[in-house]
Amino acid sequence: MTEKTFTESIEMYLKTLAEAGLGEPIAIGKIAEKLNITPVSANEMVQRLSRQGLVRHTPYKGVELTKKGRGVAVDVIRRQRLWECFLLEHLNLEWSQVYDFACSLEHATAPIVTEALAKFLGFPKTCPHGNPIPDENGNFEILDGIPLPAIEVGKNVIVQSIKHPPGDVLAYLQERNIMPGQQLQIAEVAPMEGPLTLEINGREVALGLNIAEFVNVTLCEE
Amino acid sequence: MTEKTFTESIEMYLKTLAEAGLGEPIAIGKIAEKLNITPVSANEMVQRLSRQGLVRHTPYKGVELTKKGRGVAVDVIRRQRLWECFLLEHLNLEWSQVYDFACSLEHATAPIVTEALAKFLGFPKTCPHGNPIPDENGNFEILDGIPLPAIEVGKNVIVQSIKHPPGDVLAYLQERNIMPGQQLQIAEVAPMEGPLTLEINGREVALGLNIAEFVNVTLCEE
DNA sequence: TAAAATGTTATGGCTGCCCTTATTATTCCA
DNA sequence: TGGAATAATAAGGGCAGCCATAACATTTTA
Ligand SMILES: [Mn+2]
Ligand SMILES: [Mn+2]
Ligand SMILES: [Mn+2]
Ligand SMILES: [Mn+2]
Repeated sequence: MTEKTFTESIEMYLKTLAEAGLGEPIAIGKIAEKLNITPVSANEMVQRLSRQGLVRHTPYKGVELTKKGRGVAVDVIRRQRLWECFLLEHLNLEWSQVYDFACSLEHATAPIVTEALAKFLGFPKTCPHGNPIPDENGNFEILDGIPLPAIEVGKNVIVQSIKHPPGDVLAYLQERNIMPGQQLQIAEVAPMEGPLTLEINGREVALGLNIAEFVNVTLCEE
Repeated sequence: MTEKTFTESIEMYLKTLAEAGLGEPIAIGKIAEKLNITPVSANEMVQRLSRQGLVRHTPYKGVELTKKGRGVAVDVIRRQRLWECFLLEHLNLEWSQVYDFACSLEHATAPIVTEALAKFLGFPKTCPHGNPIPDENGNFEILDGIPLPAIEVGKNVIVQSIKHPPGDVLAYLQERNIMPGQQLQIAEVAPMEGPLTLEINGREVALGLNIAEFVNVTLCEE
């Protein structure tokens, strides 16, 4: 139980893989894009990770986490989501900003600190974006939410979670109140992969399909 | 106001200089020792810092922070000491451990987070070891405590602060209750640079001179 | 099935930050 | 004042993690 520790770069690769892929292998190009590096560099790094037994790489097919790699990734995710809770609930920082701030802190947090933080927060089950927080053993429940574009027009739904989107999308969603717990209705779906029109608190809000993909919802009862 | 950001290594060099020297230049060897690197490497790095205008290096004399370098150092110290408060008071971690944990977090903390943390903590004036926390503008009061070895036998004193010592010294002091606020008396001073014998809560405690140098105290009234 | 897209490998380069060994310069102290 | 201690410089190296460019392999797609 030496509790080996990994570099920030390695942790980010593993977290990125875990966030992106729930089973199926991830293409090198996708990884490069998400981490904002060149595909050649991503390829190099994946080889290093492979040598360390953290990922499995099938050339031309993609990259998958090994059990060991997933363990590290889940641990990083736990740290990040706990910090997100702290930053939002106790430091009152912006919902749209806590992901990025926590993404720095996650690499500077020892196990003892992580567990003390979890206790302080009361062992929260989800982060402010509705994503599950793994427990100390790496276990977490998989959400039953459905991507917003899969919902029929007219249905009432409640936002369950927001997958981590690139760039300024979180700020965009926050401005429009598209956050976990928010109830809304799909008013209209434009043809030809067009935007959704939502009704939120009596206001109409247009949302592009690409962004809507990041929003998971559950159908309202009744 | 681009708020340039520095590497962890640079921040540690600057913080080390600020913690060690209150005016007089610091020898390269001292820096190397504190950062656990070779003097040759320290020399190299000091040259890089010099080129960046963060320190002034007079060959064979020593290294001093520039105004710019001191600004960065004070900012790092602020972040660290705020985190120390949080870790001790809210996460209930060990007094002897919070310095090291905070030393990781300090490099991963954006200005917005720092200020929100300061507010959350109620703008504490000192860290758990009694050292002052600079304010947002980098200002702080210099303590009036005296190193323990400078006190006469028989005097009652109160521990004001503990300078950051190397290695396991903090744990050693915690076990013996030598922490800020603790009242104690110098019972005896052994000759030949020998240890001090202290009376703490009715118990006698021996403390080596080297360690006692890290303990700053104030004389008791009355 | 051929062209386009994507992935892989090779080569060479870069920065940051650390190392060792050896030589030379300066300062301190007895 | 001369030797010991400390500091500086030079030369060569290593590792992590990125970059670009070019050649080649595979897969996708139209
Ligand atoms: Mn991160
Ligand atoms: Mn989140
Ligand atoms: Mn540090
Ligand atoms: Mn402290």
